[in-house]
Amino acid sequence: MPENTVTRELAGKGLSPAGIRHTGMKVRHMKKESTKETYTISALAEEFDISTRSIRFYEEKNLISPQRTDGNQRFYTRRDRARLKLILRGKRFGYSLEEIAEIIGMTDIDIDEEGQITKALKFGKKRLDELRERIHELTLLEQDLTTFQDKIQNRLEELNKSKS
Amino acid sequence: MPENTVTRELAGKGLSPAGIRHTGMKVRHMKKESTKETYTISALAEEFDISTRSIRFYEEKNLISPQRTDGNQRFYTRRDRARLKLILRGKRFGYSLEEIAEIIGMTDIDIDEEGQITKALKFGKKRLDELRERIHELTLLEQDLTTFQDKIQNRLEELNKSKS
DNA sequence: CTTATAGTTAACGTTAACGTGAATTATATT
DNA sequence: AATATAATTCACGTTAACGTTAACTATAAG
Repeated sequence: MPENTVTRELAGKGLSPAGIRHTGMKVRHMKKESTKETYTISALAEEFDISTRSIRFYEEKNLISPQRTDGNQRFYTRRDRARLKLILRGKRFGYSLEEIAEIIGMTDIDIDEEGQITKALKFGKKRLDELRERIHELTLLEQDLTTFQDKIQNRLEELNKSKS
Repeated sequence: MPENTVTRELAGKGLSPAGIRHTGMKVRHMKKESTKETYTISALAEEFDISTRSIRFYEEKNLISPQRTDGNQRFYTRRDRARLKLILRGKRFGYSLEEIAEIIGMTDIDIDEEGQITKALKFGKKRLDELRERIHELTLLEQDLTTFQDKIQNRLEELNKSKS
């Protein structure tokens, strides 16, 4: 098992042609509290503890679409960052990238076409139902684990009692 | 994408050497309301909508250990069935089979060794924390989705108003 | 007893989701 | 300007989690 080798592409530094770059290191010359902060790929990779390869892979799958600098390098906006967060959250819940793409796609619907809207509504309803069931299941699991914890905790105390 | 081809190994029928077999078809000669009901592999496969291959695969990975009949066929107890449920639940939450094995393994600890118990306690605590964070995240996601639903619902009503 | 169905092992195939270089270009630091 | 980092585009490799025959045995139904 290759243990997530620390990518040789690590933190970048400093400014960018397209705004303030967040690279994990101090910014040099922050002109203004602009809202146009952007992130390099390795900054995001480090923040979310994934590889840059993964981020590019998500792009291949059209889950995210960063812009490029003059020098053809990707940069990510706050919105891109939020989307990446969503992707990773979806993964943690066991969704495949394909499913995640479908979910994300729903947020990009044409809000002026009735057909699209009703479709999105139905889709969202289905997802919501699933979600609520998952929350329920998780809560059950939590209770199970908690009682299990209590049980072995008691067992431990008993063991210590019998020792003294 | 191969669409989960309906396995050619489907519902079995009737009795078994080792008790009442649940095969999806009616039982022939139920002697007693015994608690020793068992299930065939295909019965479980059908119930949980997975392939028999998957179940055998989980066995290869030591996630489940059914007994065998004289004729070398697997049969599953209620306890096995519960475990399978657990496995599938774990999968739905994005755990790998390896992680699930680790979690399941914790329920099989030697309850008389202090070291084992404290280890299990720590492990369980970590899992519980993760779980609670997940529940929290899911709840957030639910709220997001709900407001999104409301939004497009409103948009739809507006569209219909302007039509009349 | 015959004949469908089910179930078994073994082995190779497949797909998603990246990992891992290699060669090249862009930025940043001194 | 020189040098060290980062980033980019292929392209092939890897791993988990099964899918898919194939060849054979066990059970159930008529």
